[in-house]
Amino acid sequence: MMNHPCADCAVRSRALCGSLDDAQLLSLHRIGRRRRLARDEILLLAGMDAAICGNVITGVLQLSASTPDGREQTVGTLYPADLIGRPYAAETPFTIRAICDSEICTFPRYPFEQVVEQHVDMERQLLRQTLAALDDTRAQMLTLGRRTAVEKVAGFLLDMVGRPETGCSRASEEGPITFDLPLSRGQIADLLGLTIETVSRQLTRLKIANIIALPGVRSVTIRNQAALRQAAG
Amino acid sequence: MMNHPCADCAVRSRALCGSLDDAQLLSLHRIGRRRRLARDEILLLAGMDAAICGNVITGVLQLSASTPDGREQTVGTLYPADLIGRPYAAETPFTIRAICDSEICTFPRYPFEQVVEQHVDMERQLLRQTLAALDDTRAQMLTLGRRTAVEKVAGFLLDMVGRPETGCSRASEEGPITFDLPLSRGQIADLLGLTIETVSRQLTRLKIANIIALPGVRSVTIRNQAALRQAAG
DNA sequence: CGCCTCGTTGATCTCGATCAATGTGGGTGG
DNA sequence: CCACCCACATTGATCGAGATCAACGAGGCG
Repeated sequence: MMNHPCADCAVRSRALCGSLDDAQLLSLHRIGRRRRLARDEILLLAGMDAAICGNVITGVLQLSASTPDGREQTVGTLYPADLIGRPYAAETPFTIRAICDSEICTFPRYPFEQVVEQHVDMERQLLRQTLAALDDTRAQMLTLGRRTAVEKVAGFLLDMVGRPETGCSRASEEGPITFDLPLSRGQIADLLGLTIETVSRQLTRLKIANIIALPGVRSVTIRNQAALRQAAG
Repeated sequence: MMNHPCADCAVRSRALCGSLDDAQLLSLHRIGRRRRLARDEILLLAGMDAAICGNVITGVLQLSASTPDGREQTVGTLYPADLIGRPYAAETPFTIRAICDSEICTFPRYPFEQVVEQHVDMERQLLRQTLAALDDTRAQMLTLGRRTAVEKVAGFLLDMVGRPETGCSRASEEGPITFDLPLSRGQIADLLGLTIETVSRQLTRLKIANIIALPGVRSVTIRNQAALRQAAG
């Protein structure tokens, strides 16, 4: 028996295609393609024809919206196994950008929709993923609308701690946890609805309070997780 | 032939149950119940057992999240035909409150999920509704994170204009449009991530600029829609 | 080595929050 | 029918968090 082309896919069991058997998967595979995105590469620009759908295999992608005068807000983050694109819409409502080198699997939108509709399990999983994404997004609205800068930054760091997939998290279980942020200061600011300067100031404030340390420009050590949780509100 | 109990349902064609035939609808109807909610009545509190799902028939409901210390943010608005509740989750992630007298149709969650799963069309419609809700929610994140107070308030008014279902909109097509807001100043503030005072001040500012008029405390006249659009950015 | 991007830090400003007083309209009871 | 009340809205005065403007520092790459 030949090797299945998707056999080595890191997210096969978790992504939408996880519910397909080998033969079905093969036929889906035929219309798709695997591609790499370099860090900061834009896959689709908001308002463009929503030509493709797909899955994140490795890396992290961000969805962002912006005002005509250039203010930008990150409105979603896509991790491995998450759906890319917007089925059933003519236009991509948001810009999709890789925030680190990533691998994705893409399909032309219409055939992708057809496959989803032909496989109840896939459609069901997509529904559950979408409901979960909606909850996450709504929870983030509370942060954007009502939390202070410290709360936003502290909460963000706690999010990162709980997400080793994201960055090269070298979490040493007990005691201080050190990890690398996959985001620049500017990207953190866009995510939290702040400016770069405010993010930077809140980080140094947490550093001065001995709650965190900043051993490198992109790495963070959590020295006092309880205090960080308190700062997050 | 007897009258179907759902025959007079105002949202039958648009809601999830629209894809069922009369017999199927009857069996769904048997496990559900129609109820009224008074303005400000809470259907479910965030964190409660997500016991029910359903549909809005008339009126408007709001989803809200809040911090432990009482800051509140509206994270979603449910109009007639929208889904109420959170299928496939043990807990309601957000508080669901009627913002005006409303009629809803509710079902115990598990049997509701069963019906959805047994009817591909229903499941498909639910998926599309959920994807659309996710887009709307993400669009609102840009407002919360990056727009100024005037932009938020002006944008909110434009939203209301385009939504006659919502309030007793007595839109007189051309020229000035007058309508009643279904929300109090406090509810507008919770929606936009502002305070009551700021909402009030921005409204009077728009009034002074002759862009709107405020004939009654809950009614608004749009005198210059182009200028309002400009203020919304 | 020097550039160039990114991050930090400082000074100042401003928008929206907060605190406080006043206005208003709708409902209730005398 | 009117007077009062009470919740809601408006308006004013002040404060402060975060934005903005500006300068400086530090690491990475040609």
